[in-house]
Amino acid sequence: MDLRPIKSEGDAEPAIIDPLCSVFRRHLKSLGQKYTPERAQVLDVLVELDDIFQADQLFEEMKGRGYRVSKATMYRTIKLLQEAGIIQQVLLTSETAHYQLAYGRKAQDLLIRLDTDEIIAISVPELAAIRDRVCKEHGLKATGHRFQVFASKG
Amino acid sequence: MDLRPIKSEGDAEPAIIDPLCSVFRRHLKSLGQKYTPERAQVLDVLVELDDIFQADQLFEEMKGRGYRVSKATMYRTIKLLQEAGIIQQVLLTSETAHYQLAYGRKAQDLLIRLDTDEIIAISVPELAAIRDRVCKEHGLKATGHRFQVFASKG
DNA sequence: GTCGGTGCAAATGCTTTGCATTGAT
DNA sequence: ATCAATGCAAAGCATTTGCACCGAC
Repeated sequence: MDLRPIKSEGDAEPAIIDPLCSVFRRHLKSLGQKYTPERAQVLDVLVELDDIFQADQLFEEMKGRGYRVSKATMYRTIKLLQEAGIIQQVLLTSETAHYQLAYGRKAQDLLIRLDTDEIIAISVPELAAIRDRVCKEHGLKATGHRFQVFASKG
Repeated sequence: MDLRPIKSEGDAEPAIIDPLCSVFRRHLKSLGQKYTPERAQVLDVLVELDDIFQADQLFEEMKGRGYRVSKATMYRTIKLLQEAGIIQQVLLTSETAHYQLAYGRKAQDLLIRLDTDEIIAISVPELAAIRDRVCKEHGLKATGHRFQVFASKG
């Protein structure tokens, strides 16, 4: 599946880069690391990309602007930005594929313990209604959903 | 993140293998393919694995039982089982990582069009309450959630 | 004897890492 | 000088594929 074209639900893009930049600098400083031109360029391009992107899109966009940042540096910067809480992974939780029996399709909803990495299958019946409502609002028909709750020991 | 240990919310495991086996055979027949011993072994081990598993777990478990199925065949079988609707991928939608700005954390909820691969960021405020309730029931504290609706043109 | 099925090993594609070089303080 | 950052190329890792051999009908 190629997920390139993204639309966001009605938010223009303000000049969020300044606060993000501060957060990033602070994170880097806390690690004894520097805010380099390469890292600035990654962040710069990133905030202008439509809200979900893949590493390669980012790389191409940077190339298009004439920025000369290597993939290695880009990936290293992405990791730093995740640590800083500036970006987050979507759709994926880990690198490797996970499967489950589709039988009955009951275990679509998951409670994921971040402290123990335990996954608990849960059932949240009202999600079906929410899902259908959302689709209706967009003139679409739901074919399924996925709900993941991240939690840890209170 | 390693997601190995899985618990399911209170379903014992009945002898579901027979119906699944039939479904699989039917799918294979429709493709002009055969229900081979290797494929049977994959299905066999699979239904006994706790409900979410990784390819490698499956492979190790098969080895443990003395089944001699190659990884290539296992992966090919996994693909066939997905086509047949017997298993489905969880947590992943595609192979490559996708990122988004975490700024404001508003775009956690997504409407994914399967017909156009378009992703629309949505906002479903009541999910926070649902998520907190679920965590409470398990004595945990929520740190976040993810909701993905799959849909296509009605 | 024709097909598909299998195992092996090589290929793939995204991401990470080792290492020598470079740059800032 | 020191310490971290960079680019390149090589390594990793999960998954896929090419190919030669095998087996069922």
